[in-house]
Amino acid sequence: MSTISEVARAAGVSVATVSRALRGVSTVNPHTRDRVLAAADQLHYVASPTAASLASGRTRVVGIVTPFMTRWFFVTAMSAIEKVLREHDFHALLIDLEADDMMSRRPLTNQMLSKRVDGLITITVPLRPDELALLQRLDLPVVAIGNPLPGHPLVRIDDAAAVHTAVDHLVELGHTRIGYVGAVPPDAEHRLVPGGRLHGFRDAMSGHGLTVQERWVITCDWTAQDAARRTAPVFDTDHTPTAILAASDEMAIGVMSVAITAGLRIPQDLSVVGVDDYHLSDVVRLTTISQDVTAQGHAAAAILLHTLLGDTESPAPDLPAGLTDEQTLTLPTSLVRRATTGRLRSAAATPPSLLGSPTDR
Amino acid sequence: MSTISEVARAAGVSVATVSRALRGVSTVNPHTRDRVLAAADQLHYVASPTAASLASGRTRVVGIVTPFMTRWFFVTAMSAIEKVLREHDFHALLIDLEADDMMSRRPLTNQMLSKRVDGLITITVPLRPDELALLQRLDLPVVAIGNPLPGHPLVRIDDAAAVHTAVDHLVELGHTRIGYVGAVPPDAEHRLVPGGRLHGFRDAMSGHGLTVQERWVITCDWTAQDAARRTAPVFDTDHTPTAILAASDEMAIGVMSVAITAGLRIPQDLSVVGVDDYHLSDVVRLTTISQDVTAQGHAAAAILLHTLLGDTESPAPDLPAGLTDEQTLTLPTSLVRRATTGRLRSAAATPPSLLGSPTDR
DNA sequence: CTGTTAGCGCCTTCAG
DNA sequence: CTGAAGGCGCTAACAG
Repeated sequence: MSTISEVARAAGVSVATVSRALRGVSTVNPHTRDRVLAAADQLHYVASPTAASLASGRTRVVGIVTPFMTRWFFVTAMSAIEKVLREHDFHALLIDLEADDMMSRRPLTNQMLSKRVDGLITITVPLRPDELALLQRLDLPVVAIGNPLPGHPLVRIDDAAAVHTAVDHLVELGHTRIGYVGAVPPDAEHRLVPGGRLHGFRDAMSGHGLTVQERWVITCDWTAQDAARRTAPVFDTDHTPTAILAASDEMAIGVMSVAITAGLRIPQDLSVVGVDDYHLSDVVRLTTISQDVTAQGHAAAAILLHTLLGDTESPAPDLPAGLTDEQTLTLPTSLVRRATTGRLRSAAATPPSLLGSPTDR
Repeated sequence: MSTISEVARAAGVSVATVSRALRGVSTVNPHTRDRVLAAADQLHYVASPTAASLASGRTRVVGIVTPFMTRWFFVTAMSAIEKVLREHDFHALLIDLEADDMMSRRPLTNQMLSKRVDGLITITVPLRPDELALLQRLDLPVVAIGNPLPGHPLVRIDDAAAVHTAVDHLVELGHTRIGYVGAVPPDAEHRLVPGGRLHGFRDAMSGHGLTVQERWVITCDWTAQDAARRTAPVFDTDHTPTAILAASDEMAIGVMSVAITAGLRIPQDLSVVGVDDYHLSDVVRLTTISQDVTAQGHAAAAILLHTLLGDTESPAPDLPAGLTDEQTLTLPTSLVRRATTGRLRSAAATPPSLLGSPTDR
């Protein structure tokens, strides 16, 4: 690989001019600039990012911190972030905190961050005080998605409002016996979407004058499998809910599965609502509260780049509109009505869901 | 952040000794080593990766190249790769080639790679000759997953064998009218799992003396939605298949969806098999040919690290067993029989699938 | 607008 | 086993 001085020699200018011309900073005579560009091109020259970082103190790398990356929300957000970063010549470094055991996660360390990234985006990962202190010590700009981090901008949806919308929808259909799937054990809460949705559920229920049956509030690890397994006992008794709200679509699919297995028809015997608008929800015709995860990723990246590029001459992306007090951006959610919710005891009014019996039609 | 010379001063040794002690290379007197470690620890010292890279010529970063990352296969492999990398103090840089339009992808460029990564793992992305030449020029070690790259090690499953197993299973159940979902348009083939599975299907069919109905060979973009949409017309005619093999589980779920909508019962009227053992396949009780994507990611990372660390004193991971002629590692697949396949015209023999009617039981 | 000159912080010979 | 010293390739003042 050629170096900057070879390009300088080939173009008949100094290395400083090459550096300036290639980065498009300062004012370089158009003529000489073209000459530099031509020389660089011909020599396949690309500035060494590591040398540039060492000299400038900036890496043009952003770390994406996740508690685990294989779930829909996380990878969708990651992908969206990467798209924005690369448009500004930034790169994405994976910082996956997943540990072997599901109840814990690895800590964020000096080693992972120091001189390695210019900034961080956390995807739904609450940080401990010592980790926050580390970020402060490193003077790293951080933008959080989903989970607030004290002192840093946050991009999120209104979880309580989303769940309220779902409950309103069910109540409007005549349901009063409503279950909830997606509570989390206290000791695992640090790695799951916060209890905001559950609190919203309780709040919405009492707002409608309804009581929450605690044995219809199901705790699980937020996978479809576990949701199915833990929800099964609910249908083994006489007194069963007529509707279930799942805190994610994947869990909702698990609920649908176990309900069908228990001999229930959806939505005639049981209505199911999820949250997310997961990529398979359309196919299984699941009623859900949709959120735009890609938009959340875009927004978080734009906010971070704005501060990262703010004081340079690089064009920083505009701050997304709606950034409350420049700290919190709340993106909207909306009800997507499909086939898994129906009026209580009047099934004929709604078409059968995918998971319902085709012969019912 | 402190520098190496501050640590050296604190420990009363030279910077060279600090460097050696911290990296555990060469032989350093245990006493002085401990002193260095203590000093470094106390100063929160972490060697600047960029300075280290500039001086050593190595980055300890591996690029993960994907055509898009949000699909199950890709993110599962990525996650597995990252786990192995971090155990050896390597980091993962995302190189996502996804373009705006679904029919093309971005090229792999000098800019993305030069001096930025020590090696590359490609996840099911065929490279063009000019891209391969670039890798050669950069002298970058590469390991491919899924799609072969001439001259580089490959980790894969035997797609033809997987599909053969599926066809054998269906034939054994008495099916002869078998459809296939998951062909790809020729102009998009460069970004999708290769036609190996389709070829395997045709081969298996003729091996059983069966003819392939071309109008039952469905082309789609490998999403559940598109599979559902494109497969729908198949059920609008009189002559329909009694079984469908989908080249992925997500597509299989799309097929199940549209079949139910068309009034078919699974498996009584239609058997469905997928390939992957996707994380939701268990929940929807889909019969499938399973593959271990995590194992593929682990193996690819181990092979790459072996060459990256081979000539240093760092302990390189052992090469996975089964690496044929040190170039190709083929991981096994196996039939997972669940509820979506049944004997032709004798539905009572099998329990209904999740998507079948519960009242049929 | 362009050239000169110091470093950026570390690794790596080479001596000792 | 340890120290000294020269880069690695680039950026960022500072002059001109």
